[in-house]
Amino acid sequence: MPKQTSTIEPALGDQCCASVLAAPLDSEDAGELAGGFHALADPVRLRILSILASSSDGEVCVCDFVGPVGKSQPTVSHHLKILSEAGLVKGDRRGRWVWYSLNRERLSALRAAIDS
Amino acid sequence: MPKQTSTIEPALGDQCCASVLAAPLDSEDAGELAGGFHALADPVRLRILSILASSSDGEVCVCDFVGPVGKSQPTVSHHLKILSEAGLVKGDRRGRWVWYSLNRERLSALRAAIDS
DNA sequence: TAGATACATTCACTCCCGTCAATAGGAGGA
DNA sequence: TCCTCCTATTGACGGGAGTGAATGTATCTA
Repeated sequence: MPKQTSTIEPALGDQCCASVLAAPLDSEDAGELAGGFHALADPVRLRILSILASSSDGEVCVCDFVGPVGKSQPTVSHHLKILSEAGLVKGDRRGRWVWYSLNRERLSALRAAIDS
Repeated sequence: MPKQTSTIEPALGDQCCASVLAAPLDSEDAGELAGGFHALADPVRLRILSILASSSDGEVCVCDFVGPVGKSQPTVSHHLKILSEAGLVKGDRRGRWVWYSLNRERLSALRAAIDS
């Protein structure tokens, strides 16, 4: 331990969401946040999110991801499941098709976690 | 393809950073962003970042991570290397010790990528 | 110079992730 | 009911990530 020790400040008290920049994270919050960022840590999933965000009506059906993303249908479905389990998107079945939409609140929570 | 097709809007023109929510990402930008989020997708690395952000002088030496993080010194060093390669932290050797500090600009860029 | 200290690297291990072919499930149409 | 279409799941493969013991490297001290 060097003489020039750097002190760690105490937690900032209650707040809506865990933040990386506010106070040292406990293991539980760190794991929860890491799960969210893990869902963002893949180019295919980021492209899925960007396609969703750019769609005029906020909804895109699975078949419309396959072409632009350039992956097989099972692979796209796999990534949609990961995004769904992370709370970033949600699917809505209408007849034969499943329409996915973005959960912007969840995305905002992740953004807030790395906000100063 | 369902009859209710959802149109994809064109890119928003030049801007400082790639954004998930602005226009469909190309593969290159998606890969770059995914790399950044991958660095955030681990609880140990998030705790390292939070300890850095909470330090009074903005610098923490490696030996001061090992205890709070609860991992071995090689493991902490491994994660610091990943964070460093992702541009999120940078190390500064002073004598025997290496002081790490946060790159808040890089963090802001990742935050902006999921900003509306 | 020799020893001690702080950090990085190597190596081996285990486990998880992304991918696609094959298959299953679910809904509409004939 | 049978067929077709859209989506999800399963299984298998290869590659990469997290971990720590052992070792290497750099720096300070005596």
